[in-house]
Amino acid sequence: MANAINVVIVEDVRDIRESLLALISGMTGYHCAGVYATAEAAIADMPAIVPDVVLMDINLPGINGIEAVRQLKDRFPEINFLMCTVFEDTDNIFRALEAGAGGYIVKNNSPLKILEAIKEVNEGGAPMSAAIAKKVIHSFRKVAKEPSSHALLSAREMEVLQLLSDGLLYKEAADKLNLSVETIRSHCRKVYEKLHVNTKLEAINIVFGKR
Amino acid sequence: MANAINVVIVEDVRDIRESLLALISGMTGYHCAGVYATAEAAIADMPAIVPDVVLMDINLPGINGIEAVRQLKDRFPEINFLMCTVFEDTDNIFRALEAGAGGYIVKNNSPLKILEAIKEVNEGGAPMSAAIAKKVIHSFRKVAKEPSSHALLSAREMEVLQLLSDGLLYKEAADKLNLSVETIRSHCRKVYEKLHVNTKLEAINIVFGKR
DNA sequence: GGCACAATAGCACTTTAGTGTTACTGGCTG
DNA sequence: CAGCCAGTAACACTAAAGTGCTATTGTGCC
Repeated sequence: MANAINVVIVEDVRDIRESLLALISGMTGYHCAGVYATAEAAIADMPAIVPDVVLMDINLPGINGIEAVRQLKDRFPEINFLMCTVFEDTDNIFRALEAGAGGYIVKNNSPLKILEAIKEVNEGGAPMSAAIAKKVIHSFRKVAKEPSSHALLSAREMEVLQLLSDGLLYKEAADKLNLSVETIRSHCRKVYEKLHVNTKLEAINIVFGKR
Repeated sequence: MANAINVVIVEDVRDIRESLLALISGMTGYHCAGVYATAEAAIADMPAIVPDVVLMDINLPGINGIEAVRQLKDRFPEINFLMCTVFEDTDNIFRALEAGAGGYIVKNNSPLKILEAIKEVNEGGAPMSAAIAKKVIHSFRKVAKEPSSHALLSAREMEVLQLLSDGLLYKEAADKLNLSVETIRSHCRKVYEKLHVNTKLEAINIVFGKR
């Protein structure tokens, strides 16, 4: 089977692991290149295998699936990772995507769906169950929140805040804008009043967004 | 047809508009509640219709589809918008999602796919064509920053810095971690030494990256 | 067992940031 | 034209952040 998709399975629960193995190795066009119960074992073997796709559980003992993807994606950017989990909690989804997972599916999907997802992620696609796609899409909405904060501040106030957010002191910002330190204070004061905060960092987090 | 999905079409190209209309009104379970060639006309009529789903073209004369969604989603949050376009350019995708679009499909999808997408977005899902899902997922991939700053700091130091970057005062961070304010000071001192800086903001910009 | 180091904590002191209040100027607008 | 507002600036004061120095505890390593 020369151009079958080489798949590695990382899953700690024995039953699930074995049924995934059976599913993949029993199917034409798919080949199981390795099966591991822990991230550590999979990471150790990865350089010798370099599969096309890794089916990665999130909840693993020791190094969890997300951390494993983070490490492996750095070293093997050409491998596509498909997260496979029972949880649909938002934090995990985004952490997995940040770490470099290409797709995110829920375990109780039908075998056919899982095979399709493997194929899709192998082709550089991004398989997601509908519920997860919804959360991902939704996350873009909240980013565009608070249209007011920008509009509230004047151009000069934004300029001052930008300099301070770069880490400049009042004194340094004043020098850069050829203003007195007192003027920087004044601007800050007004910004704080408008945004209902009382430190630089709070204002910066609101206006420029948190990391 | 009491519980058919009420769909509004906004599309400037006559041929596409009419074939979409034919597709939707000819299908059981779907009802076309309005057809418009411009965003302005659709916006004007929207309060009288309030459909379930709006099929919105992006390239429209005058107000474009993204701007239309932005305006309408604010006023009618319960309407689900499905962007329908020939372009897959990344900027447009993200702008549309930020504006509040629930799904994003490519026009040359099969009629069946389009109907499915309408149904999915109506149920709060997030239909995306594979190519678009891929771009969305990839946008989450963070560039691995040089581990220098990351590795330099201990887990505890990172934890403290994270809290301070959220805008907490030393006092508040101390309370949250059940530490003394002096300990927070100590941690900061060490962080500053390691990173060769002398304010919170500089450290935060180095460790978490600038906006 | 000795050593290095992270985490904790205290005290005294300086520097920066933030608050309350006031004041002058120049544009824009009803 | 009178009034509002943004931008500028000052002074006095309080609060918070940052610096220097020291000390105790626990963990891991040679």
